Amino acid sequence: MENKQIKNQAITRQEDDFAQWYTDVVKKAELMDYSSVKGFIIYRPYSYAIWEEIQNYLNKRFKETGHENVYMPTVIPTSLLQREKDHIEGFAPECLIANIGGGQQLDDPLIITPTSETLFCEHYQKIIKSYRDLPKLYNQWRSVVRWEKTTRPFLRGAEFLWQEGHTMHETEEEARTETLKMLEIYDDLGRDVLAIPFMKGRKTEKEKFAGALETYSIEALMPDGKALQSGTTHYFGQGFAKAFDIQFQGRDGKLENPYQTSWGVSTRLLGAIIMVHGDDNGLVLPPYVAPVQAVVIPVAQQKPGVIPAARELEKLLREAGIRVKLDESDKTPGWKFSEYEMKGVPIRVEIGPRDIENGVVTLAKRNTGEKISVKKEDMVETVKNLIPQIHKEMYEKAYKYLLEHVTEVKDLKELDKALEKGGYAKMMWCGDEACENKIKELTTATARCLPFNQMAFGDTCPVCGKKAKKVVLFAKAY
RNA sequence: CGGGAAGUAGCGCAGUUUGGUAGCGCGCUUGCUUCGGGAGCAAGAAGUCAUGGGUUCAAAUCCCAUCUUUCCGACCA
Repeated sequence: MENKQIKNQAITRQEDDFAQWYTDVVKKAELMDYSSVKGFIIYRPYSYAIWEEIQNYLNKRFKETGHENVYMPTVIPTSLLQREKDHIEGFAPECLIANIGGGQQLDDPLIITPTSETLFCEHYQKIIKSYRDLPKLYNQWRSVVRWEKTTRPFLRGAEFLWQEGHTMHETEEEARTETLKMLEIYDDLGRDVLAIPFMKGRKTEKEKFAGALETYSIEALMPDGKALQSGTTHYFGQGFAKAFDIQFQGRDGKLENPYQTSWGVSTRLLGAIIMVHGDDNGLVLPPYVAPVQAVVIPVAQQKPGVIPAARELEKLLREAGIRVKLDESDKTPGWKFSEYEMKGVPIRVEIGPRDIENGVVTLAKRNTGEKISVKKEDMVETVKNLIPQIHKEMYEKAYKYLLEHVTEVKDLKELDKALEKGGYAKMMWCGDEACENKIKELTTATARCLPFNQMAFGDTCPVCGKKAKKVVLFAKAY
C-alpha cells in the first residue's frame, strides 16, 4: 500500500518517457534478460512462448502454400558471401567473422550467417536441373547475427530469431506472385493473430534490400508515432541465379536461370506487440499469441472450498482448449492482479467465497479493465467468446490509431507538421531519390513505402515542384 | 560511431566529495496470522561493491583502461 512499495514495482509511464517504458516492460514482464555480450539477449520463456505461437501460425500457412522447412549452416565462407556484389556490399559492415578453427587460422574466414541467400543459392545450384525441379519453396527458422551499433531488446539485436523463406521459380510471373502472396500472409498474421494493422507497400529503390530488384514491407505504427518495419518480401529476378550459376532446362529444352524470392519476419514482431498494445500497467497481449490466455486467481484461498473451486475452473478452461494458469501461490489477490496485468494476460478469472456463494465467477478483461460477473456454468462459453472479442477490440483500437495518423501533405510545412504529430505523412512524389534524401536531411523521416493504394491527390512533388508520379508514405522509423 | 547518465544482495537505492574493510527498503527462506487491487508480526539467508591494472599501511571510495546498460543523435532490419 505504501507509495514506495508501489514505486519499486512500477514502470515508467508512457507519456513520461516512452523509450524507458519499453525498457522497463521487457525486463519486468520477464520477456528477456541481457547477456554479457552487447546486443545478444536471452529470450525468456514468456517471450519465447509468444514466438512459438507466431511460428505455429506461420508454419501452418507456409505448409498450406507448399513450403518446406529446412536448416542451413550457421557459417558462410567469406568467399561465398562475396559472390553477389550488391549483397556483400550491403552486409559486409555488420558481419561477425570467425578466423580460427581448432586452433588454426582459417584461410577462408567463416561469417556467422547474417542472412542465408548465398547458402540457399549454393545448394539450389546443385539440386535444380530441370523445370520439373521447380518451384523450390524452402523456409528456415533460425537465428542470424548482424553486428549492430545500437541495439534494443527485440527491436534491434546483434542476434535475432527469424524465419527466412527462399524460393526459386520457373517464371518471373510466378516469382512475383510468390513475393506478394507471402506479404499477404504476413498481413494476415497481423490482422488475425497479433491484432496489429500493417501498412503494406513497396520499398523505394533507396530502401530496398541489398541485391533485390523489389522489396515489399509491412510497417506497423508505434504509439510514439514512429514506424516499425515488421517484415519484408523480396523479388530478386535472376540476379543471384546468374551470380551462382543456377540453371535449369526449360520446357523448350533451353537452359534458363530461375526467378527467386526471399521473405522474412523476426522477433522484432515481439517489439511491435509490446508497443502497439501495451499501457502504463504493462503488457497487453493479443489473446491468440498470449502464452497464458486466462489466469485463475483464487481470493481468500485459505477458506474451505476456494482452491477446489479454482482448480475446477482451471480444468474446465483447459479442457475447452484455453491456455490457462492457476496461481495458487500465497501472494495476496491484489498482488496477483497487478502481476498478471504487467504480464498482459488477456483474461483474469477471479473466484472467491462471495462468488461461490452466488454461483458466479468474476472475469476481468486486460485490454479495457472491464469486470463482468457470469454464472459459473456460463464461464467457459464466455471466456471462449471473449478471446475473439478482445482480439477484435485490440485490432480496432490499433487500426483507429493508424487511420488517425496518416496525414496527406501538400508542402514541406505540412510534412513537418504531420511528422510532428506522429505517424505517416502521405505525399505525392516525383520519384527522384534526391527528393527522398532531401526529406530525410530536413526531417530524419524516411520513405516507408509506396502504398498499394496509389490514389493520387495532387500532381506536384512538394520538394522539387516537378510532376509527381507516385504516392509515398514518409515516417520516422525505428 | 559521437554526446550525456549509470553499474554496490533478485529489484530500487544510500555510502564515493573527505580512503579505514558495506547498509536501507522491497523481495527471498521459516513460522503464525492474513487474503475482493501489490498484507502484518517475528526470526533468518544472501554482496569477488561490473572487470582488469595502478596509487596506498589500507580502495566501493583516488588514477588509468576495458566491458555492459540506458537516453539522445548518425548508420543499418
